[in-house]
Amino acid sequence: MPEDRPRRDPASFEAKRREILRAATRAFARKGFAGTRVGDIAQEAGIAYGLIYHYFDNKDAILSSLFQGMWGVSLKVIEGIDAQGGTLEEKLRGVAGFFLEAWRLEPDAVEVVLKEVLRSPKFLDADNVSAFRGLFERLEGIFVAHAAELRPGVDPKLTAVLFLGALEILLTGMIARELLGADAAAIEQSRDALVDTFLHGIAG
Amino acid sequence: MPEDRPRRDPASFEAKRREILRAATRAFARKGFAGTRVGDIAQEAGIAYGLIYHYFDNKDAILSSLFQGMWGVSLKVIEGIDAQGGTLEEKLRGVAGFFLEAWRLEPDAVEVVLKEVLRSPKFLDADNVSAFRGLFERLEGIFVAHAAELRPGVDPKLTAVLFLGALEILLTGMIARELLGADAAAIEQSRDALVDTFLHGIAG
DNA sequence: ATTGCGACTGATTGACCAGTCAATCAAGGA
DNA sequence: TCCTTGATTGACTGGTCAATCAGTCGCAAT
Repeated sequence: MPEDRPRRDPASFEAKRREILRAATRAFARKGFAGTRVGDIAQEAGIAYGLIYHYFDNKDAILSSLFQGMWGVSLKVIEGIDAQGGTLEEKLRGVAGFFLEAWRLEPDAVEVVLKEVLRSPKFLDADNVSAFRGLFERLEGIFVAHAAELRPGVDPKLTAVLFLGALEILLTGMIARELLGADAAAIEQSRDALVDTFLHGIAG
Repeated sequence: MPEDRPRRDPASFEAKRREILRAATRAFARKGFAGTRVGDIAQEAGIAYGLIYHYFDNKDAILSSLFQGMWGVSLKVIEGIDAQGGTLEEKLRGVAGFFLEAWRLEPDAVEVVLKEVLRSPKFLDADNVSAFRGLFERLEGIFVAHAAELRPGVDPKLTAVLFLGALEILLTGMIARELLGADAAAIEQSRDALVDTFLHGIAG
């Protein structure tokens, strides 16, 4: 009788896939997506060129996989923050804090997603845009739910866009090392400045 | 005697250069910089392939020229808004209004600069970064000058980053047609929402 | 032992495209 | 008329690189 036991072990397959993904992330962070040859990824991972294509359909699929993974986690965390309840201020601090912390823990991955996916026309395809929209809608939902805490006339959709935009540029600035430090205290300070500015404005 | 009169007419040379630049801008807006072949630009401009290289050093130089032109004008306008005086609110409204208006009048050019220069690691070279920094510093200067109108503890540099970041994402959203309309009224509304949020916050 | 399968290799291929260049054209001056 | 010079043309070259593929290796089941 044929054995049910599959010849390919899914667990080790996934493990190797992740290993390649991590190597690719390092390479992309160093030289950019376009500047990274598939051979560079193979070298970084310590495997042969052709093996990349055993684990990924093509070069684009590697970047997409990175983005989808990060984005899925992000969406779940934001949903968790929302579900947990609390004030609007606490939720916004949670959202901003999560992305800033993600960068502290996984700087390469965040940098690559920010620079190569969110900012590249090429990767703004249907799948990614809809993933994108999911996060925006979730944040917009938070603003709608907390409408009582907002000044009248504040548009939730526009506010969501402005908040994420400001957060994005904050991260971009930190990545470029133009802005503040990378330690936990500096991150906390940036997060608070962002949330305070949004909630209370800069006017005296 | 040799004539002083130059054989090459600088005025018509510049005119043709601008013509090519406009054709390239259209092509870049439609297919992205990387997706546009030099042949596409030539076709769009109705000239031969090789002639592009008579007017520009290479493909990159075309995009750089577009950026430098736009950025130079922007910096001058922002300086003018600052010099003209007025309240902080008026100045911020002026800055945001200028960029939004620029997009209404020259959508292709603004879109290309936004998507292909500001967001591309490749074009963030020394020249462009320093041009970039000029605008940031000018805006930061405005916040410093109006410190009396600000809440204590507001960091001018961080505020400048957040303001331009939010403005950038607002434009990006409008370009993607996800957000609001493109008519003058919608633009005015977005501009006011941005400035109001920054000055007074969203909290009630 | 042998066979079947997934893991793995890296040289080769084929497409793409920026940039070059030799040749032609048009206009002005001698 | 003939020369000079800049404008113009587009076929061609050279380099790059993603993706393929023919094959090797090692293990596990029969």
